[in-house]
Amino acid sequence: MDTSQVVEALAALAQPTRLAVYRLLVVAGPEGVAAGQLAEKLNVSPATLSFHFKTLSHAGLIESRQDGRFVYYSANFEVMNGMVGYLTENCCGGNANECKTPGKQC
Amino acid sequence: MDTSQVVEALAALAQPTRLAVYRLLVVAGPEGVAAGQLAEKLNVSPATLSFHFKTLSHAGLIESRQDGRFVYYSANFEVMNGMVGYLTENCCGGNANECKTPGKQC
DNA sequence: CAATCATTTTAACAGTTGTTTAATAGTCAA
DNA sequence: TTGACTATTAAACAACTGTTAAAATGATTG
Repeated sequence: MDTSQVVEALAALAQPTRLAVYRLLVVAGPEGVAAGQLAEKLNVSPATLSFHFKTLSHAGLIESRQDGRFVYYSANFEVMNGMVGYLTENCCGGNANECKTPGKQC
Repeated sequence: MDTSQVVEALAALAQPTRLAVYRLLVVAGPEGVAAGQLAEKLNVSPATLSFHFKTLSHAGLIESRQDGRFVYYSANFEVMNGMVGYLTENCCGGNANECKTPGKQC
């Protein structure tokens, strides 16, 4: 994963509505949630939400699948895991005992 | 950690120069790096960098300490760990075997 | 104290982002 | 094929972000 991909993913999540969308999709798992359901749950206009879906999709953080009239969105965990790895790479110069906390990256 | 703190931290990292600064500080560990050294290493004007330090500091991602004429910046891992936890909270509705990969959050 | 070095602040400007409204594009059922 | 439903696109506008150059602050040395 390269710098510009990571910046794009971070920027995509750095907005309240998109962060809320992503978290709902993380909880929902592979099945995903329909666009309209998310719009209702989050009290956001469909047009605004569609704009945000595009940003998240382009960053690779979510995927979509059409089912009848509905479009289901779901989270793609790989990109987020890549992002986290990028942030913590070579933490404390590789000197693990200097900064690692159990169960944490650093 | 609440939503607005997480959004602030993500936004702080969602910029090439700030992401590069943060990663250098992650590698450097608790000792930190002087402002001027970072400016030189990243080929960024001190004024621009100072602006970015403020954004990262305000998000709680970095800390500063004055030593003589120099100001040393260092990474604060807690905020990033909190951010990662927030993103992966209740992943796949808690159904671990549905999405967990060894060594990953999800 | 005056000069110098390291860093921060300010003001100005171009570029980007998020929301709204209205129009458009697919999908389905009668 | 018409009409209803779900979702996306486009244009316009206010608000926010990042960079630059110049001035200002704070710390150190002679």
